[in-house]
Amino acid sequence: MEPNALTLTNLRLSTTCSTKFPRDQNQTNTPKSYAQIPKRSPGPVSKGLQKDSKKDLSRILRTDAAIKGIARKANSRKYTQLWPKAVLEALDEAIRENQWQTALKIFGLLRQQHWYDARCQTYTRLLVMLGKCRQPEQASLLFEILLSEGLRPTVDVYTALLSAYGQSGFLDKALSTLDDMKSVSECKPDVYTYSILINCCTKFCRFDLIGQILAEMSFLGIECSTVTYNTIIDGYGKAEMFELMENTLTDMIESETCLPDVFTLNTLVGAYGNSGQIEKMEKWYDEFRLMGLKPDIKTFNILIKSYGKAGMYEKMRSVTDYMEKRFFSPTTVTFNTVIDVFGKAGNIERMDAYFKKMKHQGIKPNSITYCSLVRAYSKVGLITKVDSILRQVENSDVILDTPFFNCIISAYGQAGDVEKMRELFLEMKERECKPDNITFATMIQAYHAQGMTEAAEKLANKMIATKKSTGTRLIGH
DNA sequence: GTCGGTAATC
Repeated sequence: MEPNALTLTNLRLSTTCSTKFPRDQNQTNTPKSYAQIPKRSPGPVSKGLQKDSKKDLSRILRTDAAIKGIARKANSRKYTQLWPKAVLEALDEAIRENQWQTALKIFGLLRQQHWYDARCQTYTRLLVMLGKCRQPEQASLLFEILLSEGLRPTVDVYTALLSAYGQSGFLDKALSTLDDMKSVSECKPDVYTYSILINCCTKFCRFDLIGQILAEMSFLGIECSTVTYNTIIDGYGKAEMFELMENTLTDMIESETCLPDVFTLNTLVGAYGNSGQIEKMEKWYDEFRLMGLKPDIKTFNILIKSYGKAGMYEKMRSVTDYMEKRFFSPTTVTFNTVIDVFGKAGNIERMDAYFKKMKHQGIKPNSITYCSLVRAYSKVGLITKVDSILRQVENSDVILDTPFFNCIISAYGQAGDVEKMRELFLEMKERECKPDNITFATMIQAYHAQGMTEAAEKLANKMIATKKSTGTRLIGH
C-alpha cells in the first residue's frame, strides 16, 4: 500500500448509524432516459446535410418529424448515397442514449433501405438496449423480426434476449430462452449467459435458483468467472444477506482462478455502507487495499454516500479532501451525492454551497442534481427556491426526465399549488416524458389533500386509460 | 453479450 493511502480505520470518528436501507424496488416500465427531444424545430434536413456536424445531424434525426422526412427522402435516388452514414449514426446515438422508441423507429427505417444488410450484431445491440429500458415485449417482437429475416441468431443475440426477459422479471421466459439455446448447437450458453441469468435471479430475490444454476454450469463444464462471483456477491449484498455474501467471497478466493477486483471491493464496501455498517465497510476497504486493490471514483462516491447517510460529515469531508489531494476529479455523481446528503439532512446552506461549487468547477448539473435540490427545498417549505430551480431548468438544455417531474410535481402538490402541478403535468408531455405510476400517485394524493376528490378520481381513470394504450408496435415486418 | 456509484411517490 502506498504511504499516502486513505486508511479508513484510522479515520474512525463517531459511528452512530443503524438506518435500514430500502431494497431495490422493481422498476416501472419507464425507460431510464426516455426520448428527450430538444424543443427547437429540427429545421430542413435536406439542405446542407453534409455540412452539419455529426452531433447536429443525429439530433435532427432524433425527432419524429425528421424521421418521417428521411422516410420520404429515402425514395429519392439523389439521397440514397447519403443515408447509410446518417441513418447508422443516428441509430448508434439512439442506442447509446437508451432512447428505445427512437432507436426502433430508426431501425424500422433502416430495414427499408435498399442497402440494408441484416446483421445479428445490430439486433444484439438493440436487444441489450431494450433490456436496459425494461421492454421485454419489444425485445420479443424484435427477435421475431430477426427470425423473419432469415438470420440465424448467435449466442450474443440469445443472451441479449434472455437478459431482456430476465431484467424485467420474466424469469420463466429467460429460462425457456436458456433451454432454446441448449438445443441449438452453435448457441450453447456460456459463462456470460449464466452470469446474466444469476444477476436477474438476484434482482428478483430468487436466491433459491442460484445453487441450481451453479450446478448446471458445473455439469456443463462452464467455470465461474470473476464477474459471476461479483454478481452473486452483489446480489447477496443488496439483499443484506451478509453471511452468504462473505461465504461467496471465500469461495471466490479459494477458487484461485478468480481474484477479487475493484468491482468486488466496491460491491462489499457498498453493501456494508448502504446498510449503515460503517465499521465493516471500513474493515473491508482496508482489507482490499492490503490485497493491493486500488479504489476508483466509484469507490469514493460509495464512501461519500455511506458516510453521508450515517451523518458522518467529517469522514465524508476526509474522502473529498483525499480525492482532491490525489487528483481524483469529482464527477457529476460525486457532487450529486454530496448535494443529496446535505439536502436530506435539511442543511440547505451546505447544499447550496456545494451546488455553487459544482457550477464553479464547470460540472454541469443534471436532472438528478435538480431532483435533490427541489426535494430539499420542498421539504423545508422553500417553494420560492423551487420556482427558481424551475426557471433555471427551463432556460437550460438539461434533459429532464420523469423522476424530475415527479419530484417537482410533488413539491408543488405539497405547497398546495394545484395549478402549477397541472402545468407541469402538461409540460411532461411536451418534453416527451411519460407519466408513470408515481406521477399519478403523487398528483392524486395532492388532490385529495386539497379536498379535490373529483379531480383525484378523474385522474385515476386517466391513469387506467393510459395503461391500456401501451404496447404499441414500433417496427413492422 | 456479463458485475460496482447519484434523484422521484408514501
